[in-house]
Amino acid sequence: MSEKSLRLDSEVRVRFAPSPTGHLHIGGARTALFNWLFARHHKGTFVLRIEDTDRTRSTEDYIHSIIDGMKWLSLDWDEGPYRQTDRFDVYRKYTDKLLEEGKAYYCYCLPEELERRRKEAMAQGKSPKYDGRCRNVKEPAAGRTPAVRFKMPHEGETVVHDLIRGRIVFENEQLDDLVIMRSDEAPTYNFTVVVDDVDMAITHVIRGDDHLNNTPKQIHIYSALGYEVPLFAHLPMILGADKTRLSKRHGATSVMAYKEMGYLPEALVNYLVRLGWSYGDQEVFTREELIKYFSFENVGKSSAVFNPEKLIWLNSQYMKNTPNEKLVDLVIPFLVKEKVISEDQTVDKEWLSKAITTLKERSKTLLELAYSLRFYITEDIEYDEKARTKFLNEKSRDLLVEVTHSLADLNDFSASKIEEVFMSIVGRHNMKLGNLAQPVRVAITGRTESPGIFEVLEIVGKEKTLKRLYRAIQSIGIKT
RNA sequence: GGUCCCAUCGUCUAGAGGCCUAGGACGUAGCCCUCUCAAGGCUAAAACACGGGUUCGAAUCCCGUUGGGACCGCCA
Repeated sequence: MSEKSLRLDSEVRVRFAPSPTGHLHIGGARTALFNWLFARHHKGTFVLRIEDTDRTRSTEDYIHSIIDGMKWLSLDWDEGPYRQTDRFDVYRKYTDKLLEEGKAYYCYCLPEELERRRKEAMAQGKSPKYDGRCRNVKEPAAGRTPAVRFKMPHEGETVVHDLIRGRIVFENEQLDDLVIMRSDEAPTYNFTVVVDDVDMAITHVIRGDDHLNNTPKQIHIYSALGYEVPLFAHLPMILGADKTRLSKRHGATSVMAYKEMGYLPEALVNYLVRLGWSYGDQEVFTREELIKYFSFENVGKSSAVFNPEKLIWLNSQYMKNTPNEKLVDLVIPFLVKEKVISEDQTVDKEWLSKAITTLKERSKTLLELAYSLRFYITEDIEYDEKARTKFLNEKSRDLLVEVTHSLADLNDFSASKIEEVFMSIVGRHNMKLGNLAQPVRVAITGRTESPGIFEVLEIVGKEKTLKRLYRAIQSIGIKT
């Protein structure tokens, strides 16, 4: 379907409508993102609506958690958050209207009975849909509080026009009379979603394709209420590595878990948008590009497997391109968490920024960065055992002594001067730089991998460098 | 079981009937660079699920098969 046939004449209004029965997860975040992108692209309105009609499973904590997740990803909304539990009188009003017009009816069946019948039908290989037995019941069943069911047409067909999938036809015969209001007077999803989308003047319903089968039912509710249907766009699902619906079994699914693991929100957004959407061969996008380029024409139909490897690559790309000043502020909480610094410890941000320069392209996440930063900051470095035996030994002892003396004489402790010192030693002994650099590296960092040794020494500073070199020489012991 | 959706490298994808000897990215392997580790550069292996049509010509259109997924709640 071309963009022209979208309702561009009127203002675009979309919504993200999570149910607070869990944290904001990867799939929900992608749905929110596509809604947000569509709204921003068309300069429309993005509404946040909390679908908390399931009072037994919804919690206040999850509402906050979802909002935190949205904020972390910078998916700002223009209206809301609305809460369906604040709107029960609205649903009641619409339910009464349908009841009066004979478009809905009381159902006295008990949940247990329905459950039993469903199982029986399934066992016999029949469709487990409601049999409509209360449709023509006139007298209330004594001692039972009824639910309200919607009268679904049983003949003809319903056509869903989907922006992504095109025309989809459903036989009405397949539809059953769904409950729109529970016996405790709480309305149900398929009803509230229609009432709210109408009430909030939503023009485009953008949601996961797990809702595709609900759509014909909702279309009948729209028409029973006398409203025009919005446009639908059903997004392909995000699957786990085993190609089933993404869930806890597949590891981290909550958006905030990625924050904890040291991912940048821009990277997650970039990763998520490419799950189902593409723009030629481009992989990395700025927000502005995303808003500019986003269109349903480039949204695919098939489901996508969540691939953590690619996410981590994208994150490393964003790490490299994030300005140091920003990285400094972002990494500090991780330094605290990793106990590299204490909570009340102040750090020299300018110095930290220099250290980060050497590490940012070697760290795939903020957590990794914090971990790598340890040797710059800590007072007592720990030797990796294999590194120690290989490089801090009799063979390197004299070299370490020599370099220590030379460095002690150095007044300008800069990377370039340090390099001169190293080179002159290497030249004197006619050997490769590695023979000197590796023992020093282990002495200073405790490990065999680190940024370039000259810049490391400059950042560690003369005092600490000499201290660590003395300690390394001592650890080798006296020549026997 | 019924209904609906989907099908290009292991994964994300490009592909709008001839530009396809199927392109890019992640990952994997090798090489280069190099004080180590990265980063970066280069190279390689790796896919149109299958079968029928339509057409001069099909990854692309149609049908079927197979495979996968989702939904069928007084959940959303």
